[in-house]
Amino acid sequence: MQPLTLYKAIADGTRLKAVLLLCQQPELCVCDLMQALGEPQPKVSRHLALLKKAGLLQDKKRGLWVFYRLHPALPAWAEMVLRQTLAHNPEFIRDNIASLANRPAVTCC
Amino acid sequence: MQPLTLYKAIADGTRLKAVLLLCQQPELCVCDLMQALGEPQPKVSRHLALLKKAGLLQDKKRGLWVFYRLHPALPAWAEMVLRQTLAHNPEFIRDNIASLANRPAVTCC
DNA sequence: TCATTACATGCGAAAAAACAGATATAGTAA
DNA sequence: TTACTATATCTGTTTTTTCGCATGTAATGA
Repeated sequence: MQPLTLYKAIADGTRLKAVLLLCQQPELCVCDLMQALGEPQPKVSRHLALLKKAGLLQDKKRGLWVFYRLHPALPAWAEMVLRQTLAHNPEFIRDNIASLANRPAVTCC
Repeated sequence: MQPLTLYKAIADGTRLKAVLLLCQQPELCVCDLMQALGEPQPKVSRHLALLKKAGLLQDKKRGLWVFYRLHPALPAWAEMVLRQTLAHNPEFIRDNIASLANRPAVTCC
């Protein structure tokens, strides 16, 4: 993971929020992220694909859903950068976490 | 300093290298950075202006030269992000540091 | 005063990124 | 099989970013 790759990947509001949400939640499916981010499905999907291509996220399909998580092989320095960012800027994704909390509890979507 | 402001600012090779060089050197003038980065003057100047506008750098004019440094009021979390990045990716600016070392020793340019 | 040096900025072109909306695919279930 | 749900991708367009080159400005020194 080149530093520039990381910073280009998170230099977008939708992507930075998605990644920071996944610093808090072990995994989220696309529809979770759609609800949290309040963005249409193709937009969320495209940004997630970019984050995956950049090596920040990993995806795993389970049934009909695709769950994303931070890539397990993410370099330690990169993960520290993300966690520092989240720890010192909790308000940046506060509303998004609130939207997530309101999701239907039982199944995914 | 909003997280997105920081990451947009350093999502460019020229700007990221300039900022990381200024994590090592207390200050550098524009012509130092031109030499280190191997980029033409208007390009360097424009990127520095952007970094200043984003709040990452401070400039101070001394005689004919303008010296840039990390902004003293840069939030601690942001500075930690930069130092983490530098500490774990020294090769990213290795050649640029070498170019800097070759500059004429006496005056600035 | 004029010339020179160091840097900034204006402007138009080119490249890259982001977008909306339509469509495709893959898994599930009837 | 057919229908439905979740997600991905295609296509064309708009917006943003980056760039080169020319020009402007400010400080210095002759």
